[in-house]
Amino acid sequence: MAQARAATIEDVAREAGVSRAAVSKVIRNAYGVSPAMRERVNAAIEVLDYRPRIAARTMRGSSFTLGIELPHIGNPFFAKIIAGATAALQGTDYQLIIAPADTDGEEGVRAIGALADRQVDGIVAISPLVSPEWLERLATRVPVVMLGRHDHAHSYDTVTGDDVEGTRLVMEHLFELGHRRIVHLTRSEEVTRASSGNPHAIRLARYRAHMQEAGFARHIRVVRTGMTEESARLDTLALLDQELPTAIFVGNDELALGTLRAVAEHGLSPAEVSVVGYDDIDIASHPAISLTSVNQAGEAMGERAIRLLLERIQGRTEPTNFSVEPSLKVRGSTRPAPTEPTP
Amino acid sequence: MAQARAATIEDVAREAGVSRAAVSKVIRNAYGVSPAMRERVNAAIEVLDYRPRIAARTMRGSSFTLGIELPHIGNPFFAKIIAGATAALQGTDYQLIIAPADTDGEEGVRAIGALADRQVDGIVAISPLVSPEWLERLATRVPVVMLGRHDHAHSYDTVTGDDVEGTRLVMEHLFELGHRRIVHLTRSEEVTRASSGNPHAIRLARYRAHMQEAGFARHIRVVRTGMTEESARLDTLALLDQELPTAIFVGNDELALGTLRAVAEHGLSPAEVSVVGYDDIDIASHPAISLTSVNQAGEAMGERAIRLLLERIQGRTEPTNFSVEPSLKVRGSTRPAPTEPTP
DNA sequence: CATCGATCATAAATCGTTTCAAACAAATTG
DNA sequence: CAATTTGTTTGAAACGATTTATGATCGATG
Repeated sequence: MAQARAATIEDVAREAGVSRAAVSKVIRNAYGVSPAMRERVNAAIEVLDYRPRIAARTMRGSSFTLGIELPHIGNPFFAKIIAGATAALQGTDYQLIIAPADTDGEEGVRAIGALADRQVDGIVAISPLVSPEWLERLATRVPVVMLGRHDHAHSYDTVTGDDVEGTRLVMEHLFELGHRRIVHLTRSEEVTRASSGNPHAIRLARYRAHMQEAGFARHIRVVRTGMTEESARLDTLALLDQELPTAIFVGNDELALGTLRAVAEHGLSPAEVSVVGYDDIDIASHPAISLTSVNQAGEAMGERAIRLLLERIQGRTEPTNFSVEPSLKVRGSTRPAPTEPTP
Repeated sequence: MAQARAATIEDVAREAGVSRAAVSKVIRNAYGVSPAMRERVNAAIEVLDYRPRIAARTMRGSSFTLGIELPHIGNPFFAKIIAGATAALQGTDYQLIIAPADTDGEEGVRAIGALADRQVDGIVAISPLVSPEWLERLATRVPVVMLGRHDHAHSYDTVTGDDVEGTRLVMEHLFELGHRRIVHLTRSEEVTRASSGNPHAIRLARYRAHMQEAGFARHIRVVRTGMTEESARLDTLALLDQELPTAIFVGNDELALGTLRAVAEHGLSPAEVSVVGYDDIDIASHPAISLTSVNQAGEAMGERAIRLLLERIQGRTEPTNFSVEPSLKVRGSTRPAPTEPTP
């Protein structure tokens, strides 16, 4: 295995009988190369199977790499975002890399830091548990787009769904069906802290507000759970053991799947307990699942995030905040509230 | 926005009043630093908020980065693999990055190439459409682990499910239920080319063999589809318009979801058409889906892939092939074959 | 015919880290 | 006390690309 060292730009230059700089110019399509030279250099590149080391490029300029921090690979909604992002990068020189965090809290910061250490040319992060100050500092060094973060920052851009409107759609739908005892199943206190700018924080706050305004303040009931379907299943089971709401509004679809599972395991049907999710992941529309959910065009969000990043790289400095209009997909998991037994 | 340049190792050295080499040693926990020096350097690092540039490190040695090429982010089975991989990296100095391909064919090669250009210290790739020769060449430059690829190579490792056994479990189960007219829904010809070493190729070949051996050669019927649930749905609908098999063995669960959807849309139930998938993704066990499927421990595969990579980095050179035992999860989507109308 | 301009090629500097050999100091040995 | 050992610390040379400043070549112009 007498493993030959990979060709460098130097080798290409020698092979083509020109200088390093000339080769560099050809590679970068820079100004000032004769067709003859271009051809010779390209031939040499071909012969030697040369590929520029990104690390060396990064030392002087850009890494041609954009990074996305992803809190939880398992969530199909994030897959949509990635799909939109990769589509937006088609035909550009940039490569997308994903840094998985896969845990609450510190992990997100770690993953974003790892991307920054690798000097990516731009970072997309999905609503991590991070202070705005930390993000502002990061964003002075590298272009940053925050997904689903509802703060208006000075130095980074945001792409969000309109969670205020989305929650309104959900709550009005449930009210129209006659529901009053509506439980909200959401993430941990930490995630929904008002200052976090997290979508779950907005959804929770608006749930509370709508219940209040509708005169159902005494029915407000918030249940906490983790990040996975399984944790939602367990916490829903615990809830159903205690009391029987007529509807459960779940923070996102991934969790809602767990809730649906728990409801079924508890021997209940949608006619007894309605369930609403958020994100409208693909499986939600499956006839056997038929989960009512808020659609918020993940592909469009991913695509826009990348576009904003590319704009920043081009030089834009004014912050931009982009919001996606949500729409409610009404399906079989929400039914008219069962008539209350007179107390 | 008078943006101060980030601190370098030089700045740290100056601040601590020592040499660059000394700082480097402290960072890397290398041999030969006095406690006093260590303390002073660490203090300087703290003060300056210094973080080493990975690009500069990469120039000299390792990038402390492992890359996974992922053909399709939307597939939940791959999410399991990632989960296992990140778990295996906990506590190490390595960062995992994912390069999404999200298309058949050339994209996979491009994504793997992008990882190689970034000089990752190791690459995990999921059965891309690539010749063994290309892989062998790649693997002489960087440690490589192939997931789901059934060839025994000289210079890279493999982690696979035992698709021969898995397919046997499926076919015997269906035979026992009395099925004969079993259709196999799988990926494109290109993907299932015998030489590709792809799991789908094995499953297809073994399906054919089992049908033959059982004396149902005339019932062999292979239907091709794309990579997504939606394409499987459409191709299943087309199939059902033409004929009515008693069972459909689908190449993986993601596609099987599309098949289930098509079967339901066609007004059919599992009692009329049984469906079997492969991978046992989480949703398969959801009571409303209840898809019979082959479990092959994705987390274990991801974890093992990373471990093999780390071993290679440590210096191992003998190729290793690791195989995961599959097990069949029998659920509601497979029922006894309906009695044949006498012809 | 000399000069100017335009077009390219060349050489050298640069980026931030690791590594390797050499320098140094203090402690141990003969 | 000189010589050797041991353990720290330093200086300088890589690593592979881009960028800048300088130099060469050629054709056209006054």
